Amino acid sequence: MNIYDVSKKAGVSIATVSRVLNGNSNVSDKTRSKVLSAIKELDYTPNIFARGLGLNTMKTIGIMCTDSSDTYLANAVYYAEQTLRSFGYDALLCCTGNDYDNKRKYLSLLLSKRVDGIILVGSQFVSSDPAIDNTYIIEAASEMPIILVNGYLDGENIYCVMCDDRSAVYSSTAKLIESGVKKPVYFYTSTSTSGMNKLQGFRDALSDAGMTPDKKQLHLCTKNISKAKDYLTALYNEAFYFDAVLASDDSLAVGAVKFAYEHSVKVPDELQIIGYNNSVLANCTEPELSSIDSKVEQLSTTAVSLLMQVLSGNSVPKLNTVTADLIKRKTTKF
Amino acid sequence: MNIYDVSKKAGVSIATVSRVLNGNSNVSDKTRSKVLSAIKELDYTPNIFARGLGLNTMKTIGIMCTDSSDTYLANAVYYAEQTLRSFGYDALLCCTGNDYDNKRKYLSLLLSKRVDGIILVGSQFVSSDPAIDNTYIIEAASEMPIILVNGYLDGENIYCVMCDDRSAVYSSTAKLIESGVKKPVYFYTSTSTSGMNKLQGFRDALSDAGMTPDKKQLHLCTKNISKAKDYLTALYNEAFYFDAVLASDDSLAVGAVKFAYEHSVKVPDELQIIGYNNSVLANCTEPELSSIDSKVEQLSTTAVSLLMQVLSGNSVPKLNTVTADLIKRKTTKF
DNA sequence: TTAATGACTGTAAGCGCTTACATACTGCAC
DNA sequence: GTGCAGTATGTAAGCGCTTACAGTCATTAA
Repeated sequence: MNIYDVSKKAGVSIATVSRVLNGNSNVSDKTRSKVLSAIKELDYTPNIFARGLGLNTMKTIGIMCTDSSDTYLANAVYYAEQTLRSFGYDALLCCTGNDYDNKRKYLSLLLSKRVDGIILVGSQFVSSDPAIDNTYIIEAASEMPIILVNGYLDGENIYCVMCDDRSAVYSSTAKLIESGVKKPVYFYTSTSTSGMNKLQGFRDALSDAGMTPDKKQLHLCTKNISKAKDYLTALYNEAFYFDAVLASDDSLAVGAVKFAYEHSVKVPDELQIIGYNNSVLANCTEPELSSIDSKVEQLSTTAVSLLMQVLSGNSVPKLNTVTADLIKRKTTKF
Repeated sequence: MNIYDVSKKAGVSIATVSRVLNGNSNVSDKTRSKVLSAIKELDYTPNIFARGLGLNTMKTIGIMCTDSSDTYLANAVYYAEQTLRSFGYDALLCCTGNDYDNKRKYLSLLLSKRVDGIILVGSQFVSSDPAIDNTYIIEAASEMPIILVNGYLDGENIYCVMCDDRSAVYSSTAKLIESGVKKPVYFYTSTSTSGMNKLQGFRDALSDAGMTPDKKQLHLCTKNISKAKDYLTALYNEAFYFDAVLASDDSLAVGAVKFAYEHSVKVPDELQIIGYNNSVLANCTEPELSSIDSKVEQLSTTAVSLLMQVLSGNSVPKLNTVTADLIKRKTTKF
């Protein structure tokens, strides 16, 4: 069953069938309807491979992330897929994990699949650590446009959509200080651009308030409820005073809430807590978690729109920013 | 840059290059290495479309789910993708939402993309409601194998991996009753096969204990923390007695925990709560939520393995079952 | 020596589509 | 009637690959 069969049935040439299939204008209404009814009768579907061969596109975008089961990334992937589909594109999902070599390998794999573009979701793809080489992304961008969602990298054919993490953390920290906080603890989970921006926001807020953070107030840690709880418990046991926790991911903030519960520390009176990403988790704890909304949906949809613009040859800004909001719930005084 | 360039560079025919590319045995080591080094020098990548045209496969599997941002489905999708990749297959993600027409539409869309098979993740694709027609799946299966993860449908070329939901809910309910529960409330979220199986488990446990559930003990409700909380609050306000909550999704169980907190109902002493899916949410509440582990990972990896078997022409059982476990935490007495 | 075998390599025919180009036809101004 | 523009359709050349089939060559058995 191919275009030839349809052409025979409709009594026209394959070129005409192809024209009808591709919405080309130069076909008379009579011919068009003959072809369409032949297509319907034969229940014909164009062979996508042959079409791809001719057009050299499959209308497919690769979505890469480290781990699509992570609450935040799952949302980002979801919104990206939905938006892509609304533009008539398919989404090829590729989860790399955090291993650097895997990221490289899978990126070139996607390249070889001739997707039309690639969306890298999550900050984990670009590291600000000078020991980590980001050139694999820059090289890949020479073959097709790459959009970084929540990551920043300068390069030809690379476009970024970022959340203004620094200022979100800055203002949240400033509000904490304003409400009387003296010793906030900050949990960060990655050394990506975005991760470093958040950390910088925290540092700046402290220094603008004339505070110098103790090393123990800054803790790098994996996204894991008990990791955060354990760290705070350790501080508590060694009588290290702290009166607020700010985390770059909600799961760590949940850990802080659990710590407070276990040690009967009153939230928010004795300990204020702010999470990041405003995920489902924020609604699960008691008291409910104040959290910075990093606008995943807006981030993802913007990324896809940008990509569509680039693919249709329009020029778009290389860096695009989305504003984060603090969603106040019950773990903050203000 | 194509296979012809490589063949010229290596001084062999394109057939030989193709043989090397496809790991065909009948190539001498000398020729093979000549070809390989030509490939490396030219940095050649085979054109996937042309290959697809010849082989009529893209080594791609469609993963369909209603909503990949849902915690449970996100995990299922993640494990499916990982397993597929380990078999050298790509994953085309397609989120349909709950709309029936969308499901139909997207399924036929995937069909036209000539994926090699389709994995339907989540129970929402098959309804046991006789008003809902499932034949679109059966028809699609005539074109390529379809695997249902956590759903059941009988049909040619359709394979199912299910969790023994009925017995998991049955035994959990029985344990609740054994521990003194008189009036458990059950929340269910869908009328899919899996959803009905769970409900049946609840009903059977009650009737085997000589109890007849009040209508109010069975509540159909969307996956939403406050929906569950509100319903329980309503029961509470009209003085409808209940001493346990069993939910077909953790989010609803979290709602129950929140209800208990707000009304100072002691958990588990006055109210025992069991969730389903053993998701991150179960670790967020205080007390932590006992939850039935529906073994997403096992479900997904089994589904993919089955599909791989089918694709390589082996015969596999049409219905495969995975055993669920109750993970005991702090919302149950036992 | 000859023929048969087996290992290796090349030739060329597709796969089903798109599209540049060629052709046919129509209507209209002159 | 002639010429021309414009519209509608057909022809055929790819796109880059796989693979059946046809060699070629060296080795071995008869």
